[in-house]
Amino acid sequence: MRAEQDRAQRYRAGRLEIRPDEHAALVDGRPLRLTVRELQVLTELASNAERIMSREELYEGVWGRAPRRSDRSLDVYVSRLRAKLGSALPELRLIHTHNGIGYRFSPES
Amino acid sequence: MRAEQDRAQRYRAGRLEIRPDEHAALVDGRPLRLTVRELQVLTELASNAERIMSREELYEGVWGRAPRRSDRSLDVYVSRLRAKLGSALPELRLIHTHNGIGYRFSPES
DNA sequence: TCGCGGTTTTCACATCGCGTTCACCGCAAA
DNA sequence: TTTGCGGTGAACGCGATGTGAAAACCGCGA
Repeated sequence: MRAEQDRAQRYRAGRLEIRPDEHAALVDGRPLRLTVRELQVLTELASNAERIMSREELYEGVWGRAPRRSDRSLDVYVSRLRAKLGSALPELRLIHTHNGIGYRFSPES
Repeated sequence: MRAEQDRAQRYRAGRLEIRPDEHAALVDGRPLRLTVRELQVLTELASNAERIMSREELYEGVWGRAPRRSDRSLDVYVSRLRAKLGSALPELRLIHTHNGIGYRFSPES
C-alpha cells in the first residue's frame, strides 16, 4: 500500500527529483545511475523526509522483512547513495545519521 | 506505563518541541542533535514540568534503577542539555537546579 | 550448460560518537 | 574557613557506523 504510493508519487529535494514509478532519480533532468536497491532505499528515505527512520523501519520498508542482527546491507547502501548523490550534488547533504537510531532524509547545505 | 505515555506524548516549551516517539527534539521545526540519553533526560524532565524532581526520581525514570552513590552521569547530561538548548534557545532557561534536591523543568526568560 | 556483467550481500578493518567516569573548579551554606 | 554539592572539560572503552573489497547471486546470451 505504502509501496504503491511510493511508486505513484514523486519526490523533490533541491535539484534532485525521484520518480519511483519510472525507476529513476534525476539531477537537473539527468538520470543518476542507481541500482534497484539503491533507488528503493532512497525512495523509502525520501518518502519520509524530515523524519528520523529507525534502521529496522527503513530496512523493513525496503526488504520487506526484519533485518537479521548484524546485517550491514543498509549501511552499505546508504554509503553508496551518499557517494553518488554527493558527486552529483556536492552542496547538499541529504542523508543524516542519527546514532543509535537510524537515518533521516533532509536537504541541508 | 509511564514510559508508554512519554513515547506517545509531545511536549512544548516556547519554540522547543519534544517528540519522544520520533526520537526528536525540535526548535522551530529543526531537529536538535541530541543523543538518545540526552533526549531521555530531557523528556523525563519535560514530562514533569514545573515540578521539582529529585535526582533519584529523575535518575530512576531514565536509567530504570537507582543511581549508585557518587554517580555523576545525571549532572553531566544536564550540563550537556543546557549547552545544546542554550545555543539553540539563548533566551530561555529551561532546567533549574534546586540545591540538595534535584532539578526542575520550566521555561523562563 | 557455461561464462559473463551487473547487482546484492557479506566481510574486515577503520573511524566515529556515545555513555560513563574522573578531576578540578566554583559556589553556597554553616 | 571548611565542607559538600553541583558544573563541566577531558579522557577512555566500546559499540555503532563508514567503507573498500571480496564473495555470492542472478539473469542472459552463446
